[in-house]
Amino acid sequence: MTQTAVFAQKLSSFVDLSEEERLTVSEWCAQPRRMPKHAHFIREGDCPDAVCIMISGWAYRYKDLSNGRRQIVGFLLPGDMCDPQAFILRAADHGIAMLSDATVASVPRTTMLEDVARLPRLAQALWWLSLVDTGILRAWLTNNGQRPSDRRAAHLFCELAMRAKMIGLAQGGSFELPVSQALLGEALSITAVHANRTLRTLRELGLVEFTHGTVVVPDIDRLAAFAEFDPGYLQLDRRD
Amino acid sequence: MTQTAVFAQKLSSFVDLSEEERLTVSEWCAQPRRMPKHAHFIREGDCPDAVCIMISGWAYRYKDLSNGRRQIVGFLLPGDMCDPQAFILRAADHGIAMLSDATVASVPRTTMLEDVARLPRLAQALWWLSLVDTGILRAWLTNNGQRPSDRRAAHLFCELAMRAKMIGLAQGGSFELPVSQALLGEALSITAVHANRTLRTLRELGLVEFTHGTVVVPDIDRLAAFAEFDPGYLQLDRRD
DNA sequence: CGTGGACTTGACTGCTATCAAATGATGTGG
DNA sequence: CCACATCATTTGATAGCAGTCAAGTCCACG
Repeated sequence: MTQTAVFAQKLSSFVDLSEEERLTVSEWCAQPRRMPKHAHFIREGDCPDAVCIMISGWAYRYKDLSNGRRQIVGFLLPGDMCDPQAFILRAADHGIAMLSDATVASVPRTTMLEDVARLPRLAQALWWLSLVDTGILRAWLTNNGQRPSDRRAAHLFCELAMRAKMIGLAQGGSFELPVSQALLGEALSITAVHANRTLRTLRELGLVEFTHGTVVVPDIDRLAAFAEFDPGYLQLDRRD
Repeated sequence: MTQTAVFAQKLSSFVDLSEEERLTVSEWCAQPRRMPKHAHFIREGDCPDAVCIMISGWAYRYKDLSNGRRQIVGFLLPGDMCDPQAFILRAADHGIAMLSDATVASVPRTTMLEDVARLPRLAQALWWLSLVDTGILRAWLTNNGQRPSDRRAAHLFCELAMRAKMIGLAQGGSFELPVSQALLGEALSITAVHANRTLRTLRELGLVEFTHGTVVVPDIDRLAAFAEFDPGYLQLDRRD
């Protein structure tokens, strides 16, 4: 599929889009903006007036603390919506930054409000998207709160492997994940040093090889078993 | 306000409801069901066909792990929506159980879909509600992941104090929180034993007194400062 | 070829988990 | 009213996972 169609593709996995709906969505994605690696798309406290859609590249959501620590609260892949806060016209409660060079489409708040009022099924599909994101957050909270670091990292790799695969970004058992070990630690709520040791453990167990921004998973089923990973929360399968 | 109006009240803090919209919402809440304390409203894997709205009482969302551990991923107060999963007709990725005797309204999926298709501003308001919930989850993830246990507990108390206050469930600096220390631990990603020690610390610091299901906060500003609590993510204030 | 960033490893510390036991609160039936 | 069971709370002792501090290696890049 073409890059700009990733989003329509994703929505289609929930509702059958009419011609008009499909057209509307493709207009949203028509003029994506280039964002360089490490660019901060939104910072906490900003009041953006547009909803954004990732077209290509990786990004992450994060929250800063006053003590200098930071929590990554989600990764964004092509097809993910990137700022629903704008939709409700409030100050963003978190920042978003690019992990790689990326392209991002911006849909002005007013445009989106008009379009979804006219096309209720589109509203439904977008709501569905946010609910999936919320499910992912619940999984992260549970993962970071209740699992030891090795299984925790394994679980994150499982999730990202599935999500990358769904949009054609995984070849065989490997995919690109342009993050440093420090960032991985911020996502897993562990220090960079401990992230390093955790990765070594997974490597020694033959479960995951993570080097130079590439994740290699020899046996995804074995990894999933180790992490107790249940992909249900990603809502990947269509079920109407 | 009457109990059944809590939800309409909450929606009104985002959009001005028309007469028709207000009527629709009050129909949703017209026939609430009684739920006894400790009842499980939904279990992970269920496929409910109705969206629910808390009318009175407390509940919590949780996720079980195969090793017997559990993570509480949110508390539900009157006015909170309690199962958007139903909206997308999928298996629930988490369970919901009552902390106290409660009343809960159920809105059949089809009813809700028809109503929001007809009343786009209502759809907008509901979407807004879910986005606030998502913001709360990001705050929890950050809180549990990056703060030491005493500040972590303090932060949770701040959040719950604010939310209880908004719906008139707090008198002065105190409110009812019908949870055991074990459950508090499951919410904070610490053991019951450590929850107990953490509560002792907060008591000795004169920040929070938590006994017999009642939270007493002598000085909310001092507690907020200790917890680095910023209420922005709760979107309590109206800002149009 | 020097520099800086990312990665790696070691030594030590400390927060939190685990195991265990005692105390207190609540409720039920005799 | 007391015996008893059950659950929540509290405290102590010990163990271990992860944090902190520090130093060294490996690369990519100017």
